[in-house]
Amino acid sequence: MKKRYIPEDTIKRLPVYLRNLLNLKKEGKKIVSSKEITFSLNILPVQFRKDLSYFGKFGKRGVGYDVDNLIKTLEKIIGIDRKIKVIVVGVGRLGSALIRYKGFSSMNMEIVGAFDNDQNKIGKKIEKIKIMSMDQMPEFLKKNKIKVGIICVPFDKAQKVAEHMVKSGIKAILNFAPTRLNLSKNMFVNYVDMASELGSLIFKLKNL
Amino acid sequence: MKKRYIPEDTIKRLPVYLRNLLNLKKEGKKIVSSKEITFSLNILPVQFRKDLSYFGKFGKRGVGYDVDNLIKTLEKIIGIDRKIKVIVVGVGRLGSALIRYKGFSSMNMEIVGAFDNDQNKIGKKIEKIKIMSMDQMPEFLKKNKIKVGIICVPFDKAQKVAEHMVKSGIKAILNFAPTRLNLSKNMFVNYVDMASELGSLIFKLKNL
DNA sequence: CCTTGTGAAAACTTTCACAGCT
DNA sequence: AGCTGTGAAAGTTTTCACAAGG
Repeated sequence: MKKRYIPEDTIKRLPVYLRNLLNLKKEGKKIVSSKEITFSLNILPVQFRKDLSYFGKFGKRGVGYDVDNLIKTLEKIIGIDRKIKVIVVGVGRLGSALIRYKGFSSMNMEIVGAFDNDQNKIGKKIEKIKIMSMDQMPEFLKKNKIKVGIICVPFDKAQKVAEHMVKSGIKAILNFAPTRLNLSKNMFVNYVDMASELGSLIFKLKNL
Repeated sequence: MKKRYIPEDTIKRLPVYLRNLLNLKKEGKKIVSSKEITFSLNILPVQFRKDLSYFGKFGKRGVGYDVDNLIKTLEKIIGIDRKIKVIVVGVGRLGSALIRYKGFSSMNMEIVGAFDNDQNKIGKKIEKIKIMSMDQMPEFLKKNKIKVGIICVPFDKAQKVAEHMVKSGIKAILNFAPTRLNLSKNMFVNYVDMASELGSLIFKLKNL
């Protein structure tokens, strides 16, 4: 595979395309055009075609894209052609909600373990997911070949927790704590910052 | 076409700066440089200064920024110099977690109402927040002058719920449901798409 | 020295326009 | 005719380089 520079925004759109294709498949669609794929997404058809062009040619000129093939292609591109196992650290309200969240499975992601430092929680289960202590993390990650983790601890615990995750073998983190993480450059971190998202909405409301 | 004076990414960074300044204030800092402000944020100092420059001059050359003043300035710019009231629609696990989330108040945001169509939930309370029926929404929004709402319903209900919110007076939506919303162009919508965030992390893990 | 603020350049992303295939 | 794929152009954002001031 030839390595080329892929825009960050392209990467973020790939899962959006995939989910829409899964919906179109459920509706019985066999062949779709770039126009149909992007219709409800506020994205131009050419944007989709350009995004795909970073990875190859997957359509038929004059026809469109085979839904099943394109789903498989996108799953492969994103790296979710096999089930990806993920852990959650911090089993508060938000962490529990994520463990029970149904939106991951259609994207071939699965939360398979949870960690917390609260002795009252360790050993208990949420929907078949065992809550483990922090020092059980390295072994669990190794045994299950897990590289991706979600942080759901309070903001003042997030940095320490993140460092522990890195030491335990995590390579990519989705951080729900409202703070930026300082980790080595080879780590991948995405942020879900709910207050900031609301803040930017409020700004637009007042100014645009 | 849609020439925007302020870049979208600048808008998204403003709340991040503000929160960091609130932390620096808590640590006792009175004066800070752009370098200190951006140190833990993976943002270059000049990016911060450029972002601020869209709104005016707030620093002192050779010195830096007065923390208290800059906090007030950013709160005013973002539009949260007064408490902003927000509603949640959909009181499942995620909606409940958001209602109890402590990260909004330091940013002057407050969830003051919750809506659901489940008769078993309507009338109950979560942390002093009354759960109301969907048809109580217009009156509640008008009485409390609310323009911002959060969607936490299943993906197949989100479009209808969003349309109801718009009809009831909502102007800006933070959507946690994994689907894009089709609303009129004068509506503001931000998306929190957890599976897509994980997906883009997995992509980077495999490819970068 | 130290900082901020900013026009200009560089880098990056989106959109256009059309070639090429069904 | 209809749709994909893509180089080039247009548009946008970040970074550079440095003037200006404490």
